[in-house]
Amino acid sequence: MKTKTFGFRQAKKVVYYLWLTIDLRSETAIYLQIRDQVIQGILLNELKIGESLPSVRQLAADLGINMHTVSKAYNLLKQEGFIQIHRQKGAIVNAPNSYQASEEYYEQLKNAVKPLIIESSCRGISKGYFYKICEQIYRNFGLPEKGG
Amino acid sequence: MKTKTFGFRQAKKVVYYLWLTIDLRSETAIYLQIRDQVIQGILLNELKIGESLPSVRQLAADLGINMHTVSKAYNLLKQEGFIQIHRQKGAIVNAPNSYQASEEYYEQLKNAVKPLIIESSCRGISKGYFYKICEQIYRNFGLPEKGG
DNA sequence: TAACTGTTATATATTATATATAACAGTTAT
DNA sequence: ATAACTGTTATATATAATATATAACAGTTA
Repeated sequence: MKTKTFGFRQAKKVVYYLWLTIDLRSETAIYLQIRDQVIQGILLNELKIGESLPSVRQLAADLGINMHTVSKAYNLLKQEGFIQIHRQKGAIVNAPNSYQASEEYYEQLKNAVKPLIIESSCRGISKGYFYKICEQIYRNFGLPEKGG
Repeated sequence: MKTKTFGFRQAKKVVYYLWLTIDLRSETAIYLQIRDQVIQGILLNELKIGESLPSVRQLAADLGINMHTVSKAYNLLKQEGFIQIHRQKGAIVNAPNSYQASEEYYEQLKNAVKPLIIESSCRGISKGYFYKICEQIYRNFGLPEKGG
């Protein structure tokens, strides 16, 4: 597993408030990996409302990637309502009402789930088993191995 | 909706045994749209075991796309076990045991579902509502408007 | 023989992703 | 004021994925 894991740092105080891991070999684009994990951080309350994300330069340096890749992730998160980007204050986590599921998102979600259900059904995975997999995710997601 | 819809044709007899629609504006690659809909056709028994898919040239011509795009879809379906490609017989639908869910696929499915559950949870969609959406899909998928 | 089959090869175009530098305008801490 | 930081903008390059355009090959079928 060729991954890069770093904690976020803020200014001079090193504050590890979120673990972010990117996999350079993954088929998922780096900027999307960052996006997904910031959303996960928000969900798990590792990133709280009003909290600042590290600067694009800092996170890029920590992850060993380019500044613009991080910037792309942040701007996507901004566009989706998860964060606000202030010229000088940096990227700040929004309140939930800013990214509440919209009618458009329901459609998008449905369209994303549909091919997964179709293929898994075709491969013999029953509805019950599919839900079992979902239950595993609901039970486990985000919960990091304590003591790592 | 800029879509292209055509029925499959076989040899001289025009046999509409599956409707395939591609959306040129979709973010999903054309070859993946074809793949997904062939899998859906198999699931819904619109494509039966041993049945032939149209030739790459024919389907490409019907859809108004390039031969190699169709070929790419067919080869992916072959690699995934859904079909066999015979040099002269064409693409033939496999029996279910050829594409039964493997351990590898379970992992793949879980990794695909996970970010959807995380984001939807973050956006305030409860587990119950997520399952409701899945139920809708299980109830509706594939069922074509009868009488079309 | 003609028409079809999948395959292979070569070439081109577009888009998405990622990087590399550099500069700008504004803030903040010393 | 200076230095160090902030996000942003601009330009350029590189790579990979996607899609198309032609052409040819080897084998089958009518």
